[in-house]
Amino acid sequence: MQPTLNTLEGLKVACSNCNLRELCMPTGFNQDEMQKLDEVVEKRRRVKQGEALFSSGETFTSLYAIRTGFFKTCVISEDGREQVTGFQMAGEIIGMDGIVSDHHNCSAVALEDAEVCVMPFSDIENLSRELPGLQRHVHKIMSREIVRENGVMMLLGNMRAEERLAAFLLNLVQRLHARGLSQSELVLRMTREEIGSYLGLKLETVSRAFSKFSEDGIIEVKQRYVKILAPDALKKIFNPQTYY
Amino acid sequence: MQPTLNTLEGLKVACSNCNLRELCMPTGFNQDEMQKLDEVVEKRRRVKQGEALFSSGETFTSLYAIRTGFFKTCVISEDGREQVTGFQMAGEIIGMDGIVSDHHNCSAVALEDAEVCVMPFSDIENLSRELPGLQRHVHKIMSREIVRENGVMMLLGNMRAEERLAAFLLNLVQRLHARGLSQSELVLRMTREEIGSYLGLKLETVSRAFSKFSEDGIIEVKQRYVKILAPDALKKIFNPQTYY
DNA sequence: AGAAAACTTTGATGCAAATCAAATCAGGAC
DNA sequence: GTCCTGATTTGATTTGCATCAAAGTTTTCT
Repeated sequence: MQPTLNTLEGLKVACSNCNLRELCMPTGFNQDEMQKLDEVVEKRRRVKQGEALFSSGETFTSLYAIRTGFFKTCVISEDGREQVTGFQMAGEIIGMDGIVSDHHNCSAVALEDAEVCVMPFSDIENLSRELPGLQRHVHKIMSREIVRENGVMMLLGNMRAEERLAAFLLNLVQRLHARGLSQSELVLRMTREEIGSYLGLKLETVSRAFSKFSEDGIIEVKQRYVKILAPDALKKIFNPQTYY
Repeated sequence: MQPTLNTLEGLKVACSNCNLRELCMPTGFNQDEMQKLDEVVEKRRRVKQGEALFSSGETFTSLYAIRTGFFKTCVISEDGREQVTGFQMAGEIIGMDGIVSDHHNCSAVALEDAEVCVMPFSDIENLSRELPGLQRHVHKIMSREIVRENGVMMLLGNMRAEERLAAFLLNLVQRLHARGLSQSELVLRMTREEIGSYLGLKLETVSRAFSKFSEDGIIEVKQRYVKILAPDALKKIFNPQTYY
């Protein structure tokens, strides 16, 4: 029953009645403006687990709004070292790395079957000249990414293994909660190795930190399933000073 | 002879005859458009060494184009740990971290007496709705920052001390060269500690790596002065695989 | 100029995370 | 169901960088 194409033509695409609208689109538009916004989404595209939505070096054409599924973005150095630069979930926009050089600088790989809205960047630019709200939104999304990466730099430059993992778990669960999911339970979509790559750690170190948290009664772990039993303890590990 | 105000009113501000134009502004405008661009630069502002151009938490109003001088940007965690997120020089644009929340997320401190062009962001947004070339330029600048930070994540997550320092020196000298300066000699504007913060290392480790490069005849170091004697050796350290 | 403060270098030691290794576990193919 | 593959955990050991310490150098202040 799977379509042979990875695009879903014929499927009605409309931001105006998308339940993720407030996550990925600006608010405060009238009906006419909403309709124009809808037209920015050229089509949808399915990406199967393990497949790349785009790859480093490919020509940049579009930004992508994640409708369902979970992605990782990663850069690869010339000598083959992989660095996961982020994990993205429904409602988040990816692809902005490609704007500067018209070629993608990183790859986006689906960690579970996913569906994205394809938004040609030239259309976004055209429409955002008409709609200041959209223009501002595009700027905010890119600024948000810059700020997020600043935070990761702090993580990688200054924090110890357990602090990094605590920050990672708190961030994930906070974003999932914003999507109506539990703020204490989650199923990891990525391997220990991918977590390690993101956090600048080896997979064994990630595994040990999980075990440590589990022994200390802070979390319950069963493979990819994680339940946060003591969020305050996690926050304290992430940012010890706050509690002194 | 220093003005008491840190703005230089009365001074003719014009991108159109600024020698940094091709670094910080888009190209390909006609005279009429150039004039409009000139008007985006509200005024200039001097920042003395050690002073902040903006600080984390302050209300965001403007982007800044560096005319002269050298800056560091840094974030500080709640418990006081500082992470230098970048070093910026003439022709580069800073302040984009503030767009997402209307408040700056990091601080920009002058490492030497500096002068910047103040560009109110609302004016940039207004004009970039008129001038697609400017719009595209703003997008590229933000995308470039995202890509740069991806590279720093690779550095922090995957590389060893000497690789980090090699990458740092090569990057600095490449940017200075693009500004007409030597591609082999430079004077560092930052302390070992600031380099260390940027690279996720302690100042002693940075100092040792400098000494090691010096012993190996790759560079000549005298305090802040650095001369690159063997750029290929540096590149090889940064990216060993390329040479196998 | 002289004193103080800040920055840098170098050495000795300790430790957190990497590496190496092996056993266990989960999930998919057939 | 069983086999096979990839993911995870845990232990033993190593190592690169941090930390601690002290001396030397440069800059700033008075």
